[in-house]
Amino acid sequence: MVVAVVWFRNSLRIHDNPVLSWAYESENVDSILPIYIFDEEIQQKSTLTMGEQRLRFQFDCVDNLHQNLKDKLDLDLHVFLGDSIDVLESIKQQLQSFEVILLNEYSTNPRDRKQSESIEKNFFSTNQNWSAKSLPASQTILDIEAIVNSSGFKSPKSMKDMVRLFKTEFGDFDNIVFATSEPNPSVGKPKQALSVNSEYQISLDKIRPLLSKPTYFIGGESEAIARLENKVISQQDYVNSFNKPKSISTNTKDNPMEPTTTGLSPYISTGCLSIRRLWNSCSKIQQSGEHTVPPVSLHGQILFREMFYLLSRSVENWDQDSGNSQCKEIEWGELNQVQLEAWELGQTGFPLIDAMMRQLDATGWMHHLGRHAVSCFLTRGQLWQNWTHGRDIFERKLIDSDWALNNGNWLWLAGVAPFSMPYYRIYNPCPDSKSSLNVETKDAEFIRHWIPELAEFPSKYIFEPHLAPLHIQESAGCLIGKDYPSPIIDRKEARKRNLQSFKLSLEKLR
DNA sequence: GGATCCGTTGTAGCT
DNA sequence: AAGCTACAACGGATC
Repeated sequence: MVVAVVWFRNSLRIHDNPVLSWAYESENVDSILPIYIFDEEIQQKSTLTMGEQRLRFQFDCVDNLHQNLKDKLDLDLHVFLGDSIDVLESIKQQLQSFEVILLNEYSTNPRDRKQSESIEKNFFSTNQNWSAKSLPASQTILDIEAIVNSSGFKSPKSMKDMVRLFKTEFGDFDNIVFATSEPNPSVGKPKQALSVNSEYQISLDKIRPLLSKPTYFIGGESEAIARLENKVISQQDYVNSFNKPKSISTNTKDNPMEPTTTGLSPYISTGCLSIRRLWNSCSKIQQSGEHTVPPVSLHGQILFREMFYLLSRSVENWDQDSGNSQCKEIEWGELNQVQLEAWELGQTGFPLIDAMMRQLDATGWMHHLGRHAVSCFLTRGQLWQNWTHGRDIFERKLIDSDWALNNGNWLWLAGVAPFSMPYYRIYNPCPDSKSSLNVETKDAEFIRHWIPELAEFPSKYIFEPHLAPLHIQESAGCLIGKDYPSPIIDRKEARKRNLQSFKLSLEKLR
């Protein structure tokens, strides 16, 4: 008997999952064993590498996958807790008399790659009846490994490069539609039921109560498909006119937690939503009429994602400040634990920054432009801290954490990469009517929501409450320096100093 | 081969 | 109040 072990890692979905479809439709496969392996750390509610909301989101993705596999394909997702080699060894004990094909996923994340490597080295060499099968990437559109290893590969640096690459790979850019798979029960032979017993196996019901409750976004393929429908497929005008978001506000009238953007990123990073399906949904809408184009369109956003995946695989030390060809080693300041903590906890005395960081902590989400504002503030804008400190905090807290993208975006925003924005374009943490971050009434509401101390503050002073006359602070019931922090830095003075320091660092590097 | 252009996403000050 | 201008000025691609 041939057993296909489908190891779900970064594609927690049934739709457009080449590995699952292959197993389901293959004539050679008699039985399917879908597995998911949690690191033991999930029992701890939050850990060094995963914050509470991120852990919970991940759990809900697996929970939903378990449910959908049962309902739609009558398959039992086996969930384990422990080191992946130990878990696979224990599965091996149960499947000794079978021929086993392990379907593993490709990744650019060094942690995943190291794990896959050690599995190849220590597992397959000693288990003759086990084999591995690799299939096209499911995390990305491009076959990252193949492209990076192709002769004449050059790191893409701009949207132009990416559009060119897509044209070479897929032809006429305006009409790209990708083939996607769906497990089809009428193809292939019926699968035999199979179950294993392992000391590492754990029921999802045991883990659930250990974790925090989700505050807004619920993980899982079902939510992903519903969100795709609500925010993309049924929003044709929005898709066709998609452009750089101008307002930093995440508020919508009916639901203060709902982003003005699609909010699909956590579903893409966990693989609940296929990037190819999202691309196709956009293509279909755009065929109906006029539409924006890369870099600003939704397709453009996807191209940037692909670009960062290519870079993350081809650039040595992609996540490092030194030894990274895409990172200029700026002489950042010594780690300032007090300021870094104020930033992380939303206690900088800059309401916009603090609201964003408090939202991140509470929900695992932050608006795109908010990420720009807070990362600029931490690095070249005000606090002059190394971008890797902020990167770590984002990595841990964001429910859409993605190693390739998180590092790419920080390199971009810190102004250290060749593809990044010019270092002297510094976001104003206290935007006014002239700022690129448009100020709307909604933004004041957003700040009052996340910083209840400022709930009664007039809009006029909401971005810089310390400038409000004392009698206004008193009538708003919030004394700056007592009920809400005074600014931890003179933003204008710091901005000026940092511009000079950045320039000086660049000169030294030349 | 030097000049010019371009890169998804700026700010401050003056009129 | 919106619009213009100065600021600050990288580095690779292209002409």
